[in-house]
Amino acid sequence: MDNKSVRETVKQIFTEYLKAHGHRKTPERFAILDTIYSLDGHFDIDTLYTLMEEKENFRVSRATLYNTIVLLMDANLVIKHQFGAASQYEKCYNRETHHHLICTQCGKVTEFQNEELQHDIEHTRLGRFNMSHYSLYMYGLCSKCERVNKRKLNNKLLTNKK
Amino acid sequence: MDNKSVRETVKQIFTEYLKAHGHRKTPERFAILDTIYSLDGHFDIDTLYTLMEEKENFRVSRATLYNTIVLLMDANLVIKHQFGAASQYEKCYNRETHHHLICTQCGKVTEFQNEELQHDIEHTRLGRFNMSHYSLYMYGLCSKCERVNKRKLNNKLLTNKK
DNA sequence: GTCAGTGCAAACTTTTTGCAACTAC
DNA sequence: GTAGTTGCAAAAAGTTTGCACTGAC
Repeated sequence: MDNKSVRETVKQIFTEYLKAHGHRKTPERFAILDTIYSLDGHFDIDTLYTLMEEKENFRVSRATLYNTIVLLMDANLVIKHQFGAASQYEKCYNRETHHHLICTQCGKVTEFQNEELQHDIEHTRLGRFNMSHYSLYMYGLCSKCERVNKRKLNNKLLTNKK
Repeated sequence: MDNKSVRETVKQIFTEYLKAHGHRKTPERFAILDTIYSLDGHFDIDTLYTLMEEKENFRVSRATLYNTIVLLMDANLVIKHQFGAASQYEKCYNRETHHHLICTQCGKVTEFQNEELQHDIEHTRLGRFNMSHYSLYMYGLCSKCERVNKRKLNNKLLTNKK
C-alpha cells in the first residue's frame, strides 16, 4: 500500500471512528491525522505543533493536539511511547512492527525489525490478558558511544601511567 | 540470596561505585538505597519521598531523591520505567527479569515472567548495539476491564432493542 | 578547610483544565 | 439551535536548577 492510499484509508477509519463514537468531523482533526501520516518515525506534541504551523500552514492549539491524539490512540491509528521526558507518538496503521534500541548515553533511538522476535512476543501466552500491542525497548550503548567510552578509558589509563 | 544479604550486597556495590566515581558516602544516599531495596515492585519519586518520611523517619528532599536515583541507575542498581506521567523506578540487582502487562483502560501494571521469551529477547542479534537491559511493555485490556466492557456493550444493545 | 552534597524554593517543561467563542450537525 | 470543539490562559504535575548552608573527606 503506497503512502497516498494509506492516508486515504486512515482518513476513512477515523471518519468511521468519529461517527461510531458520536464525535464531530472537524477540519482540525483531519489536518492532524494527515500531518501525522505524512511523517516517518516518532514525534512529540511540540514538533507536531511547529510542523503543522510551518509546513502545513494550519494553526491548532496544543490543547487540540492533545485531545485529538487521545482519539487517534483510541482509534488505533497512533501509539504512544515514553522514552524521555516528553511523550513520543507514532502512526501505527499499516506500519511494520518494530523494536527500539535506545542508547542510554546519547539518547539516540534506533528502530529495528526482527520477525522471529515479533512472532515470539505476539504468541506469548498471557492468560486472560488481551494484548492489543506492545513496545520493546532495549537499552544499552550505541556503537558510537561505545567507541567514545573506550577512547576515554584509554586516555585515562595513559594519563595514569605518566 | 535472601533479602538481608541482597541489601548488604547492594550497599557494598554502591560504596564501590561512589568511591570509583569520586562521590561522597552520605547517609542520605544509603538510606535511599536501603529504602528502595526494602520495596517490592515499582515506585515513583513521590511514593519514595512519603515512604522515607513516614516509614523510615528519614527526611530527604525531592531534589536529593532525583540526584541519588541518577547515581543508582548509573550503578545499575535501579532501572527506570515510563508507564504514565510520572517516572517509575525499581530495584534491579538480583531481581528476576520480568515483563509488564499494562491495561490501557485502568492503567494497572502486572508483572509476569517467561524465561523462554526472556531468552529470545536477550539472544536477539543487535549488530554493534551493546544491550545492557530491556523493557517489554504489553498493552491491552486486563480481564476485569474486558468484563466491564462486555457488560457495557450488552447493556447498550439491550437499551437499543427497547 | 574545602568542595561535593543537601534542602528549599523558584523555575521550567509537559500536560490538563476551565471557560468563552465558535461551528458541525 | 445546541452541544461538541477549539483556543487561550491558567493550573497542575513532575522534574530541574540556583543558591546558601552543611558535613564528608
